[in-house]
Amino acid sequence: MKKGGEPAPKVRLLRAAAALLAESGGEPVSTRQITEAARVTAPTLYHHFGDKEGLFDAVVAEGFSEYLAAERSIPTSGQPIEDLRMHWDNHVRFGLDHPHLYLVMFGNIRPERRPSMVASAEAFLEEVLARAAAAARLVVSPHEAARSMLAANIGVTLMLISEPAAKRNLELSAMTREAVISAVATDSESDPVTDTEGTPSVVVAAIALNAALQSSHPDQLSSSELKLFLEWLQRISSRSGG
Amino acid sequence: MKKGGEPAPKVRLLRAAAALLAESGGEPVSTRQITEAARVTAPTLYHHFGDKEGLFDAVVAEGFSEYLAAERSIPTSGQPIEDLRMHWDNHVRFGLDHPHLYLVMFGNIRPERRPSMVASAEAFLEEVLARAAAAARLVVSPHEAARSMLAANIGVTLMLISEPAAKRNLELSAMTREAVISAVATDSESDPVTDTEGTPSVVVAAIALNAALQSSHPDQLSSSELKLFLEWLQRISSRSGG
DNA sequence: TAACACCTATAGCACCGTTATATGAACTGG
DNA sequence: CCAGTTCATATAACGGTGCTATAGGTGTTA
Repeated sequence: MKKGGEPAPKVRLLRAAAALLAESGGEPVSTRQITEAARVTAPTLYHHFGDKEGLFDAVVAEGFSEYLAAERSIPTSGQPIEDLRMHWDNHVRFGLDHPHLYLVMFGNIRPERRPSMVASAEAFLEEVLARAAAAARLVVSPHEAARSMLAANIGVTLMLISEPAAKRNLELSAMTREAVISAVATDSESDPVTDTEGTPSVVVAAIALNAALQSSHPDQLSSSELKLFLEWLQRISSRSGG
Repeated sequence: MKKGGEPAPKVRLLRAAAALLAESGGEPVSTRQITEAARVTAPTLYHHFGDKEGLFDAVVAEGFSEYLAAERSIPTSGQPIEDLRMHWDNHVRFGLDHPHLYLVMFGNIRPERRPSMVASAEAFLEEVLARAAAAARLVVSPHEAARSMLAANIGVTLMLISEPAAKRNLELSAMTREAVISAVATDSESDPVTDTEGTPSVVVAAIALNAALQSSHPDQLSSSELKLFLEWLQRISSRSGG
């Protein structure tokens, strides 16, 4: 496509927008600033991105792909709970590294504007949690667990971003992280059926079985049988809240 | 000041701004819309509020006073942990009742813009937690507990707001609430020193004593003695994170 | 050369937040 | 009752914003 030398105007626009968004401390960035920084005139922006919002959406999409790349680069340690901590900390780190981008990514709440991206972040976390579920370490469904963890993770990151970098106390993150994890998972590696704690062990077993079934290719059961079985399991595993 | 009949222009501006902000689904509201709705011309706005931001700050301030009034109207049940649940749920309810206002109140992260208000909300929650601490039900300091709870509370509320009202699942709130509470407090009403669980009972006792000392007027100790004593307690109670 | 997409630039529109200036209303001292 | 002062509102305009109708340049194909 493009040899070397100078990037194409489209790329320059993306970089200029990202840079100005990061620098200008939250205040709005004008299209004129962007086009000037990219050494381009206004119609070029609208030709490539249609909209100011379209340009910003492209910046956000790049941010998300960077975020997801960082998430995917975290290896599976074999200890599902430890993996959860890694991903939580990575989320916070990303937020503190790119505060303004993070704000546009996770602080933009308008329901119709953000679902696809945040949903994919949530889906990825759900995959990690599914591995924990397969290891019989979850006491709720991966779906619920992912939502709860992500909500708390975002809340903590926003709060950390909001305070001056000097007096940031990462203990807030670690503490809330352990709170959510301990509510969602069990630390014991013991046999789930003979769990010694007060957690309802049948629920742990059901969730683990559910996760195992969903991740494998069950040729043993007919599809209708499987469907009924999964429904039954899900009904059990969603009753852990009491 | 003002009899009855028609409110003063200043009040009309406030109400118009609040109404338009609530209606117009997150999109920016222009000063012209506001002044027209308030049946007032532009300079009146700038005379009373100096700025568009000043007007919005006033709206936000009203929102916060409404929020704090709702918080204060929650009676003390005598069961500190149950009180925590009440305040958490009240926070979520406020967010879902005034989603756009909530977004400006708690979603606006720019460090210099929001501290006073959010700080007062945090301070109020800290008071509630101090009562729990005085009842020897906290395993961390009220300050840390308030920050963690508020962060998770905001994160959950933002996530609930972001999804369509139809498919909102309040279980997310309840689950995360219990997670944070259980990490911050102990459910048992037993004597803290003879606590049966794995929680370090001396820490619970220290935090309770610390809270009791700070809330009373300690005429028994000299101020220098007290200062040293409090420092010592705080050093102990901050080591619960391990 | 001619024709065709593709990309970019000139110039301008309607709107925005904001303000210099002026007019009106309400109180105060004589 | 009037003059002076202060507060509150209005007229009209400025510069900046997102955006676009229109036109011009560029490279590839025939």
